[in-house]
Amino acid sequence: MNFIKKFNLINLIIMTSKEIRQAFLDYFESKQHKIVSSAPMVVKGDPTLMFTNAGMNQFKDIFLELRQPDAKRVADSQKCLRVSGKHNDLEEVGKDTYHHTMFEMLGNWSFGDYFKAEAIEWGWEFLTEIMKLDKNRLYATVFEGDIADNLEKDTEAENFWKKYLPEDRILNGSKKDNFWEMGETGPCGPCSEIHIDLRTQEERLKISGRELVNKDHPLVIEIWNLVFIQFNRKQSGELEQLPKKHVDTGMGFERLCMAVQGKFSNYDTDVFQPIICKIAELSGFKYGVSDEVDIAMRVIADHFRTIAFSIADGQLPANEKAGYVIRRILRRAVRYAFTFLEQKTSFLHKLLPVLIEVMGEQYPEITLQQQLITKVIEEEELSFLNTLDTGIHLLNNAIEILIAEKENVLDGKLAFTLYDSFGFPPDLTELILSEKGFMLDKKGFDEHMNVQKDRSRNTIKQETDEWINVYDDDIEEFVGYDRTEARVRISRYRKAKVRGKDEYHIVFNLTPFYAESGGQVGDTGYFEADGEKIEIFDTQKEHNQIVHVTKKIPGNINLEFRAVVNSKKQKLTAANHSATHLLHFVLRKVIGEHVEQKGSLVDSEKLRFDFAHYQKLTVQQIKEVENLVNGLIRLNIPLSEFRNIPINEAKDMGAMALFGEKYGDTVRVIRFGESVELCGGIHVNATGEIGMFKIISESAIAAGIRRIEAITAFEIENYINDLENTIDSIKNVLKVPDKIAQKVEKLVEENKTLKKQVELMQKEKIKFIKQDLKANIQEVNGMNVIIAKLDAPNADFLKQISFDLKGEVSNLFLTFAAELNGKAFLSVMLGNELVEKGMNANTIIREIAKEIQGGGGGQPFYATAGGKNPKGIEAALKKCLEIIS
RNA sequence: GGGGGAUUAGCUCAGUUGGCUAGAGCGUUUGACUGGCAGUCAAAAGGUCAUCGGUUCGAUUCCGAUAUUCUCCA
Repeated sequence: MNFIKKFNLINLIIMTSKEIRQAFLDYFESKQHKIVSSAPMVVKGDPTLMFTNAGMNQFKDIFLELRQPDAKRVADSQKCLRVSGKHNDLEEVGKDTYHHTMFEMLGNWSFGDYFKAEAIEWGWEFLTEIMKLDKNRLYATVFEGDIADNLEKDTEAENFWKKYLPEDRILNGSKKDNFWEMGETGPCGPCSEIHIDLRTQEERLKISGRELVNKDHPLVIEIWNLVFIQFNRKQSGELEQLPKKHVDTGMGFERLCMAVQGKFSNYDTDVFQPIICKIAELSGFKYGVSDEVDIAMRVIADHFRTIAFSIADGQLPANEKAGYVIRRILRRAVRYAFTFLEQKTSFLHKLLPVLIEVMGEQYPEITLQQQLITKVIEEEELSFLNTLDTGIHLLNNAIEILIAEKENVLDGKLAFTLYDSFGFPPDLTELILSEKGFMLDKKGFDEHMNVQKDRSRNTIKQETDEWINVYDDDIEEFVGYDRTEARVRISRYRKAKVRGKDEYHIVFNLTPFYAESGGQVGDTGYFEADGEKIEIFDTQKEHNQIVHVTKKIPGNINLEFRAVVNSKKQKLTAANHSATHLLHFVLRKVIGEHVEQKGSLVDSEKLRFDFAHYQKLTVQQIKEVENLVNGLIRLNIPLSEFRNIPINEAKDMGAMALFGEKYGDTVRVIRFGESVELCGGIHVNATGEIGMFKIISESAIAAGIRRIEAITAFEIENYINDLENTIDSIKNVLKVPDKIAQKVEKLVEENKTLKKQVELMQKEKIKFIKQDLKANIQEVNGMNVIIAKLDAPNADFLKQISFDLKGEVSNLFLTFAAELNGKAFLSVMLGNELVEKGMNANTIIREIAKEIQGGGGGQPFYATAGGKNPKGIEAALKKCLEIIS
């Protein structure tokens, strides 16, 4: 009760968004909930999901009973992104006042603990007592039942609501609105939504809020969804009761702020207003004057949050997958700024300081990475503005053609090409067209779009069958830190079809196989029993399970198997992984503490390390990094491994925690001397095992991000052997024992002068030949005729002479013949005077080429032909003379 | 994962029934004009037309593969 009083006082003045968020967390903490931090918005390790799109994502494996919860009651504020898949709000953003790409979801959870009664009671209490929302404006919906699923109405929830709400404010909801399912299969159950009517008194008198619930009214909105997970839907479609029932709730933070602060739009709350004010200030436009400008500002404010947080979570704009989604959002924002706020140059990045003011406290990652976020956004803006330029250029060309052809509709295919190949937004195409009085064939555009979509959909088909349980075992243990082989049993398996090929996914009760994560690739190896040996060619993680990928399943799946990791390969991978830690550590020493890991890939052949840094590393810096890492290797520092230590303890040890990474309560720490990192990977026992470290390349992969690729151990031996071989073969060719560079330099120099000499000599030769030819000009019918067979090194040589003579001899008729590589070659050159009279080298060459069994052609004044009969050359030349005589 | 496009001088780009011995602008160098800055004019240098293979008398152009890169769909 004290708790409620405390907030009553605060609520006398309007609560800020920061206070509202904190009040939620404090309230549920007072109800024995454990407050956890937001998972990163960008999802790693779940192939079905690119972004966190609901508060429950990070607890998915608990609902699937693949992980034991470490607290039965949990609450948090989760960063969410809805831009793809089932929930795609991207196109809605800005047009209305309450859709967002990124938003915060406040949620409380019960894992087999409390159920409907408490969830409803606390939901009600929080909204009415703490947030002080008007009880008369609240509505609840309950699931009305469904005949197809043989489900009855959720009278349980209805009865609890009756304690707080009059019956006419409790509404029935359909399966679509009030039955929540995680996917086609899996945990599901009825839900109960709380809606609020935020309209003016006057409006409310005209029409009852009851009529507007779930009718997409901007001010009669759902603010909290209480999901009661009590069933599991099997692949057959059948529902079965879950032994443990869960509560999963989600409340849109921005909507709550709107309700509490008495605004009519999410964008009018203090979550967005500072950003919108800044946009207005920078662009010179005013918010609230025209619809177009308002929409643009809302789009920009919304999208900017998304982009900034994604980058902070480590997801940079890119041209595929999640990075591509981010790029598209950024471009959408730029496009609105470009068209409606007349921003022809980059400006989004200037909004970051304001965003940090609003959200930096709750989410420190954006503050800490300010410089990087700014730089990346600016670079992206500039590159898109460039794409727009190109697109406008191409579109203008197309419009000129339309004008020339007196058309007024632009072909949909062309607009689609503009979009598909050049990234030019179709709505911008339409806008530019309409400004100039043209129309777009929208239907044609959509048709092409659909063709592309179908094509993509058809190729994606990756089907997985349902898991088949073989052997019951709750916990799948990873024993690979200590062993590379183990006696295992199959707990479950399934068949999958990937690119038309069958493969099997197998889960063991325990396993020495490391699943791909943290940049380290999955182990390979085999498992065997009863004389049957099956190769494991990859190991992946799915919902915390370690999935072994094979081409077949054993004949008898109930045996105990010997599972063996390819340890040679694993050792090499481990060397690269440990070297990555040393590299990270040394980079921070050499170029500064701002070096932040942005990505990493470790396999048996190489290591790749991406990190935040703004300039190219100098040659000296690279050498220094290599020297220091190699120094640490030679010190042969033993590995200190700490499993299951609390995260705070790890931080005290100086572990470099990665921002945007989500960690459980306990972590594993890997330490080599001063290098301390949180890491789940496989490492060497002492740094000496790495052998040696060599940087192979250093490059930029995005604004502010650089990539180092390096090799260790055996790979360096290969590398050195290759180098040696190359040098040896060069020495052999040059016939020198050393000072190769000097010798090569000399050769290049010589080559250059020789080339010049040859050129000169050829010119001399040409001059000589020309003189000779000119002396033997025959006059035939007023033409200066030269017909000759020459020795020539190549066709260009004859071409050169032909063009020269054309400039020197008037009324020229010139035919050359030569034998090149055993084939016959002919050319005919005519002076301009003859061409003007109607002669054509083309027709002449075709006629005479018959003699050499060949064909040819060219322009009216110069034509060439080739044939396989050199013996016909004399006849061809003779024929040539006949033609003109 | 699947589709489309691009790669031509240091930079930005032109270059269609395959043939004009590859062009423009900017930049670079040189020269002239001017007292200097700057500029104007003139000239020159600079290209394995991404790489490899194929078709052809002939390929920057057509075809195939590779590399790099952009872009769209999923």
